[in-house]
Amino acid sequence: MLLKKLAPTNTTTNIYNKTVSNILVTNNWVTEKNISFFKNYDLSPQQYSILRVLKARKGIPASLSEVHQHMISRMSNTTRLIDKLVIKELVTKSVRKDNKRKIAIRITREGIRLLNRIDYKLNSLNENMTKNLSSKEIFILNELLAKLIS
Amino acid sequence: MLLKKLAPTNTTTNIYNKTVSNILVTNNWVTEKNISFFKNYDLSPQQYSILRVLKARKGIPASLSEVHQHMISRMSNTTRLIDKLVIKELVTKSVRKDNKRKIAIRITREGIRLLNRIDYKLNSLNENMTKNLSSKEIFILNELLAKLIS
DNA sequence: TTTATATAGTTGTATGTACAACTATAACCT
DNA sequence: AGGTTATAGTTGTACATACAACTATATAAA
Repeated sequence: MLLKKLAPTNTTTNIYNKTVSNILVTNNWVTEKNISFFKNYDLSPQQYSILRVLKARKGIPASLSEVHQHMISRMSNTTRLIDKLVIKELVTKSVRKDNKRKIAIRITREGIRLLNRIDYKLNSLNENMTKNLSSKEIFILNELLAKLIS
Repeated sequence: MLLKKLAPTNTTTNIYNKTVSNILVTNNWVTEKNISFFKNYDLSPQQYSILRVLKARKGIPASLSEVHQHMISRMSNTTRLIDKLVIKELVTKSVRKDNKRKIAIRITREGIRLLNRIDYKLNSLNENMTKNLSSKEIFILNELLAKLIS
């Protein structure tokens, strides 16, 4: 016991390292399921989240930086992700007349239609992923995660 | 209330979607901190975890599949990660005589020395990352994450 | 008004992931 | 032994991330 106190740098057992590791393992588990889910729709999770941001704007076009701000991974290269969505005709992109530095990004009707198809199934996937936890446990988990990164 | 029950597919508010999203956000937060930490040592988190696996073998060489099994992201391309560590002279790689299909991967003395330097600082980083949670909360978080993916 | 600075977005490079196809060797089988 | 199957690892491709350098436009300042 005393030894443990004197050796706080033992990485293999320390509770903080273990917690961080558990978060990474959990994420990996979630991410793998997500990727294979979105593959059914020829999308990546990141492309999906761009579509979600655009749909939420209900017709009002977004600039690149506005889309960027709402993405989970801030460093992701939104330019190239959007270009891929343009190729798939799920979004459109045009230079704004009032400020030529900015671009106007809009989701197309086909994009909306795809999202509607996806969201229904995604709810099932996410519900299934959390099925091992009770409502109360889910609530606590969310609280703890929020507190962790606050 | 009734409406909410009738509309379980509303993705924006549903607790399951929110939980999955929170896990992804948390992971992103942890991952970003990790990456910038390991950058100080010219390593990626994945390269670090390979070194950790090799050190744990205490001199006994590992095959590629043995290293692979212990990594968080199973699909990562361990061959190429190891080749990068070989270039940095942190590990060695040789064909095994008893079975030419297998390779013997060993951590070098320099690799061990680097790990020792890193681990001390990594403990601080991980302790700092979890500083917003009490010991009890950390315990519960670990329990819930384990249950989630079980 | 021209110069400097800030803002918006794009592009390049190194790294890692996801997945499948591939080569080489070993083990099995008849 | 010779052919088949299984195992171990490598390589190719498409995609995404992390980060920095770059171009273009707008705003501010001298």
